Amino acid sequence: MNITPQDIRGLDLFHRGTEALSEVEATGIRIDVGYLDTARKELKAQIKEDDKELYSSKEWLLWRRRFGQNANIDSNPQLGVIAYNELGLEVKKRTEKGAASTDEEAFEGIDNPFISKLIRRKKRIKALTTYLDNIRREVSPDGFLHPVFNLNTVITYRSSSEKPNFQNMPIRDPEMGKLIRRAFIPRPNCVLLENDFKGLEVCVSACYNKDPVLISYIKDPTKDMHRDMGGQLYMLKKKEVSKKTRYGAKNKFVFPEFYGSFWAQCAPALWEWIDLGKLMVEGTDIPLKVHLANHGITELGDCSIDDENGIASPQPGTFAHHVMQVEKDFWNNRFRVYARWKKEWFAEYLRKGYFDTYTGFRLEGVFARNEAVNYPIQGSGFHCLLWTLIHTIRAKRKAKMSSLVVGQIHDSMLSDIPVDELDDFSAMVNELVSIELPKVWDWIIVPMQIETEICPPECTWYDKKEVHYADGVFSLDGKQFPSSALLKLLQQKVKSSE
DNA sequence: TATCAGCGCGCC
DNA sequence: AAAGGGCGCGCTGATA
Repeated sequence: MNITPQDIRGLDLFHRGTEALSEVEATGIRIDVGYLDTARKELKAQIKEDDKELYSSKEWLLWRRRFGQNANIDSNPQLGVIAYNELGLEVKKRTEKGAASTDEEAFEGIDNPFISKLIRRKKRIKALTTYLDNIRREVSPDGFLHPVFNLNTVITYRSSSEKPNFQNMPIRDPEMGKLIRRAFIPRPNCVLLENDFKGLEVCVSACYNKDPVLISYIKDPTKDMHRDMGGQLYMLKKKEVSKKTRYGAKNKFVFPEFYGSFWAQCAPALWEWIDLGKLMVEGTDIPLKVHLANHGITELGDCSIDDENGIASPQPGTFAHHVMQVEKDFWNNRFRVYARWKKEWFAEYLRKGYFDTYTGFRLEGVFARNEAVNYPIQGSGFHCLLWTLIHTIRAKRKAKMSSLVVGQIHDSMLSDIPVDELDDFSAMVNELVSIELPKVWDWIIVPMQIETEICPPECTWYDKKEVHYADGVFSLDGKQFPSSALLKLLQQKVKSSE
């Protein structure tokens, strides 16, 4: 892989970035080692209980009969044989290589106590081995974790993290997120502060493709791309799009389409989401499936993607056919400038054999279409965060502040802040992102915004709460607060939710 | 015993 | 014509 910066801008960014990230590594993040050890002990006990149940089940008897001495509850290939050959479950998903998949999704909707217990055990093992045990092993004698941040490993010129990977700590599953993130705590008299770029990759993509519709979605706060797509996909008026409906449109259509997916993959996910998300027509008690039936749509339709037969042609009147039409409108009409950019960008890459990013990097090699159009966006997005991190460290040092940047996750930055520096630090980061960054990089043609999440005093990384910050003032639920009052309020919020 | 591909799963 | 981008890490099972 060629990871040489294309010009002095890239070289300079990574030079200063390496310095800054090594400072972050050396700083480290404080760990509640007492909690960590208790949690590990409890988790081990729970796994032991899981084992007891699983090993006394009739399915395990089958398993032993089939594999004898080699029987291994951790073996996915063996699980495949048991689930599909012995128990006769239907194969709903296959792996890349064509094997019957045994991932969680493959067993979705199957009401089998053995499989459910097995999945629960796998989650606990994951939490223990990948997270708690690794954190415990890497934590220094004085109670700090020092994850490594690399700038030399990723094809897009993003960063990676290891020992342990700080960039994949659980959060989406609240139970698992709590279990792991409770171990991350602030230094004495400090709070953890997380600053995330708002819609970073969408913003950067707009800078590359210059699509006027996408730009206006970003700039105009009254517009909402995901709500609009939710409306179109599920045949709803704006007001009828619920939060969950919007979520489905965003994560099962808009982002996948931006990354290069297409209707035959999106439609089944959107269709399943109706039931999984228990979607309703907002403001009514009408289930979305009923609403769609009123519009003549009662089934998903054919979405098969077959090596021999190619892509299905779903019948008019099916959901898949509808999603196909929405996709056509999405790329041929709504975001046609974005579509044209993708086409031209890839064609130019094919002519030259490489492409250059706005941030001073050349990517040279054999890339598929989706790779060639996604890499510059992913890389340049991260470079906005890296620039911010470098300058945050520089500015706080100059101001002789004690605040410390302790970690970074692609589009976000985690800091450990003395409570009396919260205002100054927030002002600094906001100014860097919204004013200085677009000044330094004139390719940034949309506003850049940073969002703020605070873990109140005496609380952990799990307890982070989103707050609003503008013009030097924090606000929560539309009401403004001085930072000291805000912290107290957030602290109460955490306590009452426990 | 070491290494690798494949799979699964956590994150952006 | 192609058809979801990028990581790190644990584990199995095959192979050297």
